[in-house]
Amino acid sequence: MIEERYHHGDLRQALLVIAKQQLTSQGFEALSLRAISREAGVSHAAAYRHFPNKEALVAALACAGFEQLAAFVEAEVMQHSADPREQFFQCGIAYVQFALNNAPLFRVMFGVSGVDRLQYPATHTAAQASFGVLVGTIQRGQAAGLIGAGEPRQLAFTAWAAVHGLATLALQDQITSQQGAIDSERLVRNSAKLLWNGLKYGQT
Amino acid sequence: MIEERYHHGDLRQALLVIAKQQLTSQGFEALSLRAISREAGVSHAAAYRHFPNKEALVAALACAGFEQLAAFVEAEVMQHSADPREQFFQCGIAYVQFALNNAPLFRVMFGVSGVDRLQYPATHTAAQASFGVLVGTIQRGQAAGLIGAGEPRQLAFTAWAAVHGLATLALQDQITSQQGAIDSERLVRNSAKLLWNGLKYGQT
DNA sequence: ACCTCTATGTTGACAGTGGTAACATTGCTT
DNA sequence: AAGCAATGTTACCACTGTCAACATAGAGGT
Repeated sequence: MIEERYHHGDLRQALLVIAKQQLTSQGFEALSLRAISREAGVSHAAAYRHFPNKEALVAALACAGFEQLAAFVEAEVMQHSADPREQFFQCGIAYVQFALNNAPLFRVMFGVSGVDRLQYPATHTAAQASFGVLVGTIQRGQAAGLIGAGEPRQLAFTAWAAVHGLATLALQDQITSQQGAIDSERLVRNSAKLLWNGLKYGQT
Repeated sequence: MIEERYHHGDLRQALLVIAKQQLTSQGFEALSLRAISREAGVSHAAAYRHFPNKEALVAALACAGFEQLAAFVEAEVMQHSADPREQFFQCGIAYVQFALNNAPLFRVMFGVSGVDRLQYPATHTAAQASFGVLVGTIQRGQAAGLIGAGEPRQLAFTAWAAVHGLATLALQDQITSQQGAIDSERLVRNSAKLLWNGLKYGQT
């Protein structure tokens, strides 16, 4: 049993965990350093020993989000190691799924709050890393001769943008299809097929 | 010369104008009803006679943004009335340009603040209307036999998502290319070519 | 011309926020 | 054991969104 002690142990981590809970349950607007500290059983100024300001806390949240995203997408992609085309599709499907299942976190990751990512190197590199998963998929596609020539990073960027757009727009019109949930897989497959056709011919 | 009078005349509009100024100059985070009212030379509660709350003011801002976006894209597209393919490209180029030139407004338009657009019908229809510009372009492309078969709204959605993704990602990594400004036109053309290739073959 | 009603604006309050400074406690290091 | 840096606490500040009670202006009916 944990004693009530003056020093918390790992307050920074605890704050992040609670912040993520509050984020997913209450949304970004309701995120408050004071509420988080309260929940952590700590005074409202304690957080400032671990984060220079609220923005930094949010940036750390985003950082963790990117790591989670990369791990999730990579895992999904690896289930289809045989077929590069299917890998490519899964990349997008997993991405959108993640966005829909972690809407508030996703919004935080992508500049909701106008956080200048370049000011938070950890967050920035985590974002780059998650991008790397897609680049890898593209490269395997090229190696297999299924994707035409082209700078892989640039192709990946295009593909990323397409899927990212789907994710954010889907997130927005919450119920585009007037049914309860969006069929994200169908949504992505439609776009991905189109992109894949384009990719076959390279970027001329 | 305008007298100092008790009733402002058209306070609602004045507030929106000032809000937009503050938004573009100070960013979304700094947007405050009180500051806006102050600037309008009016008490801090006056705004509540015209907007039920801050969110509504922001929604109205977004609404105006969508109208501006639609007008801008349409104007750019119409300069290339001859060539449907070039129209399609211009659509995307104009879209990204708008996003980069009106970054804070663009962020407000797209769920920055988790505003539930469905709760603000005016905003929602304005958004739909701006989407309509792209649908029209696709339809003209199909009519000219340059774009394969497919439900135009669905194709448009795919294209929109691709471009929207480019815009938001570009907005985020502000200086992706380590140069001062992003060459948005080149960025979009790369993607658009790819999409266009895909579109030629329809969505099978 | 007056009177009333409604739209609009004002004042003053409240709870909650992010942030800072001054002080308290803890536990590692020497 | 002493001292020092890390970590928490308390008290405060300016600011925010929002509401209720009050004030004023202007439009319409009489």
